[in-house]
This record gives sequence, structure tokens and C-alpha cells, in this order.
Amino acid sequence: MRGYDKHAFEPFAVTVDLAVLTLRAGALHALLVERGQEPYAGRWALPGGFLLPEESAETAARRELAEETGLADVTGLHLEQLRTYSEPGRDPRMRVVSVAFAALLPDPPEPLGGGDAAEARWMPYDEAAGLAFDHDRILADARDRVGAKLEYTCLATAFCPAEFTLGELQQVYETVWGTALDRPNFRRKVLATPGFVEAVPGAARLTGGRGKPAALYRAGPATVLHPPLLRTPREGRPA
Amino acid sequence: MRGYDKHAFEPFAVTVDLAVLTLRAGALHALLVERGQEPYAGRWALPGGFLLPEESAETAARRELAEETGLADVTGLHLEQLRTYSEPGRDPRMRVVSVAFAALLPDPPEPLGGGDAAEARWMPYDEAAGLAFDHDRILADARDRVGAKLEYTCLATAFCPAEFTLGELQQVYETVWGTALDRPNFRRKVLATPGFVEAVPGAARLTGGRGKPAALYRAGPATVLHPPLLRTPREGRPA
DNA sequence: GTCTTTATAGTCGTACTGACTATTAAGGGG
DNA sequence: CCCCTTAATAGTCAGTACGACTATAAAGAC
Repeated sequence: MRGYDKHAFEPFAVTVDLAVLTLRAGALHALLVERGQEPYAGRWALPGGFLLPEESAETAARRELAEETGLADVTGLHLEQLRTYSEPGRDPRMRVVSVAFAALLPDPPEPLGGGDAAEARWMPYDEAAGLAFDHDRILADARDRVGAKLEYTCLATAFCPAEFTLGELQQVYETVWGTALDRPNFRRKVLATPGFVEAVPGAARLTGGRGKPAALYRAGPATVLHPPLLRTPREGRPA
Repeated sequence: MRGYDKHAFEPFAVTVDLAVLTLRAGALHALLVERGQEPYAGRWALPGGFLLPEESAETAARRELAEETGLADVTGLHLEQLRTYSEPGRDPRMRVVSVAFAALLPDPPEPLGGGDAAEARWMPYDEAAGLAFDHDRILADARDRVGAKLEYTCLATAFCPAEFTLGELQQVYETVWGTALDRPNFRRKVLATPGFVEAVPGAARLTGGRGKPAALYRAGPATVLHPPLLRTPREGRPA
């Protein structure tokens, strides 16, 4: 077939699925909704829904994000298209092609209002197994993608509030990667990357609890990390 | 909307679009087809077509790839989902959601048989402007993605035949990135990465023309590069 | 005060890389 | 046949980055 010129084509239902990720209490959490109907009634699933007639997938994803999180303003949140899942049997009712997105947000308010009446909650990533449809796979792909992008982009700040300490930024890396990082080295690397973070000028300091108060930073204008901040990938061989 | 449970949904046409890339005569080329019908009649476009009822996007993409290239065996070729384009106005006739793929292949035979009767040809990337629909954008995204993946994966070998010289491999990088690389340094880096390439054992050597004959290599088992082979991204500051 | 905790400063050696120079092995042209 | 060109391969050297540490500072807990 060349260039859409065949006339016979199958109509498909097109949906968006959202892997909404955040960090709560030092653990990666995903936003899940409980299904009320068959198939998979009573199972947890990623939030999502059908595209409206005049919507792009990105528009639909941001609309769903606002509905599901109950946040008034989702314009600043990082939303990224993951990939499209189109296996014929992925929805037993009909042929559904789903465009999956990953959304990252700072630790949000617990009350997830808005949206429908169905129950929605934050679930620790490690406990989110047995999801409906192929959502286990989508969620795992989202985590892989985010983990990879932490290496070579400034994405980590998307998990942080507007102002944050370097310790909090480091926790983002440690939580998503599941590895410990050396604090002085992390600090040196982040500060040596121009535009990654910039100090909050007003000698601002904040302490969440014990220890020396940490300086506050906010996200800088850079979007990519050069050189990247690599997960010690030296596996198998001592390099 | 939660979990597909709304009943009203719009049916969409779903297609795949392929950015089939190869290297010919030291330049990146893309496979294009000439449109015979409106809209965009007479314009060049990326090959593609509708999903069949029981096909995934990946299956449809590989089928189209075989049809358009006329190659008997496309199973070994690198095929990668890029992203999905779903802007409402991207096809003036109807609502079409298109899953775009990038395919990489070694310099193929010129006769592009198979497929339909419409004309198909290899076009240098730099001359491929003014494509139909949003295909300019898709093609640019494909080049960006491939260029980025050259940095941290072994993808470059997908542009090479089964056996190749390090000079040919270096040309892949130079052509896609549009930069010159130092030959000894490139060699050192590639050979120091375990599993990237492995020497063809039979003291095999091949000369394409002048100069000292080069040793032959084939793609190794590795898929990722650690540490990555970075484009000198030092722009703006002397680092 | 002392202890604990966390942030921040600095050191040291190794690995990696960019920029080079040198050598080897072919073909082409007189 | 000699010399020049071309391309592959070998090797050097210095600057940078980074992992592993040690040390100091500034807060709360007891």
C-alpha cells in the first residue's frame, strides 16, 4: 500500500493510557484506577480513555491527566509519549490501539478528586502487579524510559517541587534507579552541568528535619545533560 | 474517563508510516513513494498503509517494509517504533492516527520492485523536503532518533552489511551526525567496547579501492554502548 | 555539652577522550 | 621501479571526568 490510497480500512478505537509517576516517601508510585466493569472488573489499571473526535493524543493525555489527578494546572507537568500498543488481543472486547504516555509530577496532594467516581489511588511501583490489559507492560516501559532519560536529560527536576535541595534531587535518581549514589560526587556533577539547576538567590535555605540546612535550587534552562550522568553500568566485567 | 468504560467513542483510521533509512554514497537516504491521488497528488511521501484487522502496528510496519523495499527477507532489519502522530488535521480527508517507525538497512539494491505500481525511490535526506502530510516532521524525528541512538547503542551496525570495516562503521556515524571523527580515536573506542564488533576470524581482508586493506568485522552481541560514544556536544562553552 | 544527622568542601588516583604523530600497506603515475 | 597518495593501524600525551574517600560545618536530639 502506498500513501493511504487503499480505500478499505478497518476502524479502530484509539485510547490514551497514562503512566502517572511520582515519588512518595522515597518510593516510586504510580496512579492507578480501579475498574468497575468487565473485563478486568475490580482490577487496577492505568488511567486513560478514548480520544475525542477533535483531539490529538497529547491533548487527550493532558485532559485525562487533569481529570485523574484533580490538579487545576497540569500545563507545567512533564508529559511524554512512550509508544503505542496495538496487539490485536490486548482488549478482549474490541480492537483498541492505545497511545501510552508517561507523566511525572512532584509529590501531589493525596485527595484525588475530579474524574469519575471510580476509586483512584497512588500505588507503590513495586506493588503494582497484575494490572488490567497490558498495563503491567506499559508501566514497566514507563519506568525504563524515565530511568534512561534521567541519565542524559534534566528530567529529574520534573519529580521535584519548584524549589528543592540537591539531596532531594539525588533521591529522585536513587529511587528511580534503585541504587545509592555518592553525595559529594552527585553534587559536584550536578553543579558542574551548566543550566541543570540554579541556586535560589535569596540566600534561601530550608530544613526538613535534622542536619545542616541545605541550599535551595530550582530547575535551570538546560534540558540535556552533557556529559550524561551514567548509572554505573559496569556489570559482568570490572571494566 | 476511567479504563475504557465510556461507551461512546470515535472510530479512527490507523496507519503506519515508515522512515526507511539507508546510506548510499556517503549520504543518508530515505525511501519515498510518489503519491498518485489527492491529497498531495504528485508529492513524495513516506511509505505506509492501513493496519489490517488482525495486525499489530509492528506487524503492519514489517509487512509494508517488505512490500516497499522488495526485499525477500526483512526479518533481520532494525525496525523501531518512533512515536504516534495524531493531530486532527494531519490528513485532510479523515481522522487518521499514524504510528511511525524507523527502519534501517544496508545499502540496498536499487530496483525497488514489489508493492504497488506507484513510483518509489531513494531520496537524499537533505533533498527530502515538502513531503505530503506531516511526513517532513516524521522523517526529521526519525533522523534525530537514529542520531541519538548511535551515541549509546550499537545501532550503527544496522546500516552496515554483515561484514564491514571500521572505516565503514565510522562513515555511518559521520554521515548521520554530519561531523568528522578522528579515525584512530574512533577505532580505539569501538574496539574497547566489548561486544560492539568482533573481528572476522579468517584473516579476512577486503579492499574497496586504494590504501591499506582493512580488517573485517561483524556486529557483536552487545546492544548498548557503555560508556556512550558522544557527539562532542560542547557548544557555547569551551567546557 | 555530646551525639547524630545531613550538607558541603576538598583530595587523589584511574579511566576515558581529544589531539596528535608515526608506521604500514596497498594503488597510481611518471 | 620509484615516488606519491590514500587509507589502516599503532602509539603518545595531556586534560577532564569520575569513583572512592576524608574532612569540616551546621543543625536537632538527648
